[in-house]
Amino acid sequence: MLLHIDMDAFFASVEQQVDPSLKGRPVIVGSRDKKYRTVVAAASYEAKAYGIDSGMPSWQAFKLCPHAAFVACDSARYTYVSREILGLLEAYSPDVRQTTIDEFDLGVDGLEPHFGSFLTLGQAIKDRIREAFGLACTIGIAPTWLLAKLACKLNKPDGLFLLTEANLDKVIQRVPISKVCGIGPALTRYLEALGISTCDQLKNTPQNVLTDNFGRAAGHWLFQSLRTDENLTFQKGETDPNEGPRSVGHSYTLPSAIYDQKTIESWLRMLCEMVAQRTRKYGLVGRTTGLWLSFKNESFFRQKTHPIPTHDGWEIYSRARTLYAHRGIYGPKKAPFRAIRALGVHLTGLEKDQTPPLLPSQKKREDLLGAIDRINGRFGDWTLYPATIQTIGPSQ
DNA sequence: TCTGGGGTCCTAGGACCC
DNA sequence: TCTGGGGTCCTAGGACCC
Repeated sequence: MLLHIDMDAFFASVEQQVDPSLKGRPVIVGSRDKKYRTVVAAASYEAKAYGIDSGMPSWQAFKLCPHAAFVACDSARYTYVSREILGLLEAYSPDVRQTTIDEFDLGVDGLEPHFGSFLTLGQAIKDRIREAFGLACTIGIAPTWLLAKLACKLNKPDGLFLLTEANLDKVIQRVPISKVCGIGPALTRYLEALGISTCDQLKNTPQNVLTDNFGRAAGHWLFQSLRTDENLTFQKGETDPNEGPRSVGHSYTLPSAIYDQKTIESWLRMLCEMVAQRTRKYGLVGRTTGLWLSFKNESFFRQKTHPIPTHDGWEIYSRARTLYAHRGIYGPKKAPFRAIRALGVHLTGLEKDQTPPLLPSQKKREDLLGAIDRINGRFGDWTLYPATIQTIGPSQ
């Protein structure tokens, strides 16, 4: 059995703990320290009552609730609290994992002798988290990860639910398929077109109907999704969290769409530097550089694999700029020479940085990067930064 | 004012090699 | 004369999640 913990309105609740004057008030946590051209990162339950939820454009949220308190997103703070919660959970089970900043999973098989029933254990954890942090969470307990997650979603906020083979069919009756993690808008539309709109209908659909319509992999996944007899412990395709990231990327939406090449190149340089620094922090290098541009109504993406992996911001910039320079020349979808609204850079094809630099010039470069990282590590990010980005400033 | 920013995985088709 | 079959790498694009 698996116990899935999902913190309720996590970012907003943490802010309410930090600043008690926010308690009981609608709170909107924004992605940056400005109200517009951003979306809501989290909303307190008081704000959700106005129809506000994460992902909604901030301007729309303010239209719905003008007197809401706006708080800038403080990731470091939430990461800190998240780690503390993880530490607390480790006292209950050796089999603990964190899937996102506000979600945790506990393997609870064999724990009954120590903590009583699963529900008793769940309640104890809820009480302990509230006691230690003043935060509410919802807990779903089920034989598989997907079902535990579903049990959680159906009982928010401040809920506790035990889903078993015995009550499964009753619980999923008339529950919309879109509640299942992994079934998004596109799959929902497709399934509904086949007459499958609820979880019980999905569970009763023969496997061949699903594989015929969605292919072998997705069809099989859909067939197993609401069953307890398959080992779908974790999310589909989930990787070992110890393996490190598969890609590192940064993007930025400009305050307004611009044509100015100098500004665009400065941002490109900045984003490459951010990607490079973070890649170095992970001790990785990457071979494939991707460039993403967004225009008013369309976007453009190109990536190119290079034989030599890198974590040098200047090198990534030079590769990204090649993609940028060719954006209007090749490819099935050429990027028009129009005002750019947003841009992004990412690095994939990541591997451990373990090849020692061969040439003296490479060695020198690596030493320089190491020195920059040490200085920024000691005196704060962006103490040292490339002069090219001075026009826009190291505001990120 | 007019949907951010960080990720993951999967698939199809082309290029290329044996 | 005119193209099998398998495998791998690469790129573009779609779908999804928090």
